[in-house]
Amino acid sequence: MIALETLRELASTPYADRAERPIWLQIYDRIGAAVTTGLLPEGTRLPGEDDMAVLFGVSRATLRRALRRHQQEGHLVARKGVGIFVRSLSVRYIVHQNRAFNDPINSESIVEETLSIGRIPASAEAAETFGLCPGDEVIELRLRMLLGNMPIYFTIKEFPISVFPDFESDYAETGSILGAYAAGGVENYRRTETRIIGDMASATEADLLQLSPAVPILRARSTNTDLSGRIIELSRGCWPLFGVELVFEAEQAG
Amino acid sequence: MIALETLRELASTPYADRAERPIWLQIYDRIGAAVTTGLLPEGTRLPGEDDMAVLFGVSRATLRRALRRHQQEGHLVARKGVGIFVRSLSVRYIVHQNRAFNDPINSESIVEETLSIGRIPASAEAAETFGLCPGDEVIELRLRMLLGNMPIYFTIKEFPISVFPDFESDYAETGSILGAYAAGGVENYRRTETRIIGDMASATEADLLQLSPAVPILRARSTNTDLSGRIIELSRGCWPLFGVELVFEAEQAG
DNA sequence: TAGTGGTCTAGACCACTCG
DNA sequence: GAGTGGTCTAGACCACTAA
Repeated sequence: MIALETLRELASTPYADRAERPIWLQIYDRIGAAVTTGLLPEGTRLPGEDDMAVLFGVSRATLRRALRRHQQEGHLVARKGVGIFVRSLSVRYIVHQNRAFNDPINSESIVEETLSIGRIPASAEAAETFGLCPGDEVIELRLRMLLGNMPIYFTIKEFPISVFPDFESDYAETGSILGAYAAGGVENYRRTETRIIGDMASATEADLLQLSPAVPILRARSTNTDLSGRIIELSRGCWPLFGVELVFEAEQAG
Repeated sequence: MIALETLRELASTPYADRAERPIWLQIYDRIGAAVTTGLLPEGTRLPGEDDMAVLFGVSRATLRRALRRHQQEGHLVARKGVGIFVRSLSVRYIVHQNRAFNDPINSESIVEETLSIGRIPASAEAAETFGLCPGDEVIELRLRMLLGNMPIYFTIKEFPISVFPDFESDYAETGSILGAYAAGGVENYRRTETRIIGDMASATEADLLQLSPAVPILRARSTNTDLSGRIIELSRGCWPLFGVELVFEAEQAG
């Protein structure tokens, strides 16, 4: 059953001139329109590639080309041996640099998910950032954000134990990083630096963000300091490239 | 002649187990290593795809898959009817939000290129930003930045005529936007908002950035205001996704 | 006109997932 | 074991570019 009838409908109209727009792009267009209009809702499983190729009257390679593009843009996600699913996310998730994450701008509810928390040897980057020696431990916190059902952000945060000796229990009790900040004596903080780069998703990142392997993502590395200038957090996170809009606003005077 | 001998060298060693890493990725690896080490210098033209497929002992489709990935990452650029060229750019270009573009951090020289300047009806976005009516004109300035010989940034800037009635001549005389700012009575300004999104390059953008068509890019939209809060510039620019690192630093107190 | 990259086909075998 | 997506082949025709 799945989305077979919908796809049959999509494939029923004849193609425009190939010289105008390649067939695979026309297939890409039709599927994309169906996803953004909701004709193919989030989570829908598509028919097998062989079936779809027949439906659209093209070879499997041509069909795969259209699907591949949608996978790179995060609209479809392929799982080997299972199928291809609609990932959607027609609206971009907006991240404001100077506001909390659960911003009302994103109408749908944001769910923050704690994946893991513990003490591990600091990453090379964290050791340098915090001025630690190799082998020194830090608090590592892994978080994932979900917009509706769709994961749109994954981050690994590291905190110096010297600043937050009881981070785990503080975090568990207050249920938030800001709560752990306060319990550690940090009443206020500043995001001092943010670095943005493009990259390919690693296997685990793609898995956690529910993306096909090796699709482009946006990567951010940021540091927070307390008011005295001491660095209290190193955060490295990633979003689907086409699923987020990052907004940096100048700080308000005063 | 071209890079045929180099490629023959690359293709001479046998492949690892296909189950470990697909052939096309192994080819991708070898070409990538040759590009980043300088074995295939910037601007080098590769042999034809048919020849390379024979060299690497694979079908053309498999070879194209390896090439395609490098094109998406901006290491290679294909020009239809001409050939495939090394674009390189192994070092990322670093853009600091609160500093001038020609930052000493980028060791190689940055060249700023004025592509066009003139008055045109404001874009819909500029009209809204400046509070203009449809059809009202603005100053439009198109710029491109080159790192060495490689284009790494393209931007379209719009300025309100009400603020800069003599922008063109001021810009021509001073040779810089800041000069035109000063001539227009704007001695100081603030970058108030920056929005970052991922996108696919349009045909003209790909052309100007010397990228293959429809590769992922990073897009920024930013506004500047004078000290009174009046918006004096709307800038929309783009970089190759894998060729830039954007750094946002908190403003210094005072 | 010759060579290039872009598109497309009709097969094949594989590793993986799940019932 | 049946079905899935991932890889790979050996062809073909096209539009484009440059000499």
